Amino acid sequence: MSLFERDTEIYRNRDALREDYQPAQLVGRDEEIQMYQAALQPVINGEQPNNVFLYGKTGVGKTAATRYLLSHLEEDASEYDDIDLRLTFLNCDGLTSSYQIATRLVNELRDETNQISTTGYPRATVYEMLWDDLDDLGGTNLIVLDEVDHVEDDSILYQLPRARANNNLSDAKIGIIGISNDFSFRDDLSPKVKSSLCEQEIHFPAYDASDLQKILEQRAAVAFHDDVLDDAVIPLCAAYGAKDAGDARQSIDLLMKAGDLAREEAETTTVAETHVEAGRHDLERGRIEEGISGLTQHGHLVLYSLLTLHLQDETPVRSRDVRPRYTNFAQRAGRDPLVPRRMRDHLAELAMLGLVSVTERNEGRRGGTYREYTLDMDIELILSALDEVLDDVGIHDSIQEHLLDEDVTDENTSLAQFQ
DNA sequence: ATTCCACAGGAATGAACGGAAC
DNA sequence: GTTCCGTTCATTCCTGTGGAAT
Repeated sequence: MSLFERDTEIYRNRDALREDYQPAQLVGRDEEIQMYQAALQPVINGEQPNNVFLYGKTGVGKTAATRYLLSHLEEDASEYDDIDLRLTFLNCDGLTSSYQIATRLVNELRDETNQISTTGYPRATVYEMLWDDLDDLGGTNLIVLDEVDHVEDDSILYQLPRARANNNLSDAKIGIIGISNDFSFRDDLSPKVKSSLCEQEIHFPAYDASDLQKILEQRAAVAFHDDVLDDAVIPLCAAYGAKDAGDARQSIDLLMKAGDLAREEAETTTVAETHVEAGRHDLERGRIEEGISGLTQHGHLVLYSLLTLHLQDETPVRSRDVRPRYTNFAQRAGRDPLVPRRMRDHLAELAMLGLVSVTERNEGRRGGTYREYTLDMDIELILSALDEVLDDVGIHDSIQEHLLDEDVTDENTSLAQFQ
């Protein structure tokens, strides 16, 4: 008897639901594709490529459209001998500075044996390497910067389009394709960058529920066997996706998760609504865990403070009232408590992750303006995610003890000094 | 209309750290 | 080893702000 057996009851081809799957046709993006294609036309004509800027929320097909068009472009360009086209993809997620972008670009252009470290060099040196590499390779270079809004300074966005004008390059032609999830990113760019980077702008609107449904049907037809999905499954996934800002990626992930859950059940041969609901729960947990694991210890302490306050029905709570609880925890964990300003930064970060929601309040002359924080996620989920990290930090025991010993909370924290 | 509370959050600065170059 | 360099996380100081109280 074999330990592993092939399991094909439900999926025909599960890969069709993965992020890297390239569908033959993009649903509902005809207009955008057409504009995009026109913007890329100069490449085929052997002219200086346009810089293109795409914006729209996550999961509305920006990256998919880019992959789709560029693979066609690459194919078609190979028909012409005088066009030497090179595509460089770089996802800027996790990168915060132009410096980091520049080092990654250098590494993308070089082969495996010749990579550079991503730290240590002076900024100018990295730019030098970049220009030298680009010029050595020559030809037409299209550089795709996905999620550019993550980078906080725009020096590279200024330098790249102007490299030729500044005589840093003589042989290579460069076109930048910037992809941003954040519409305000464009407005925050300095005027000189905006004018060069945003020569051609294409806006991708969010999908509505019926677009999402068509997309899901297209993928499901490839991914699942016929009649495996309950009728309600696709509309339900589409509805959740439409609710969360028209995000196709999220809908497809949800569909895949539901399929996986159904497959794991031994006797099950169809995917039902309950699988979708359970899948949603699982995905949510994953997002929370990911967000929480990226926080610093003090971030965890602040979150835990909010959590215990929530359990005592003291939320919504203003930052002033979080502070004594947080100070207490920090001391129990053997850490110096952070200054209030910094603690507010951590609260703001929790809000950004969507773990905590914020309401601004204003009591006027008597009370001034302040913000109230309240937990926005299932407590169980946060607790289980926190559980893992707090163990590492070594404050887990003291907090458990704190939770069990309910008297301590009120006594100690009310006495705890303000900074 | 003016005053003013209590906080939000920007800006400047610094310490610690990992890596490159000498 | 020492000296640069960039990044991250923190502190300190500061200006901005909406609306009840005057």
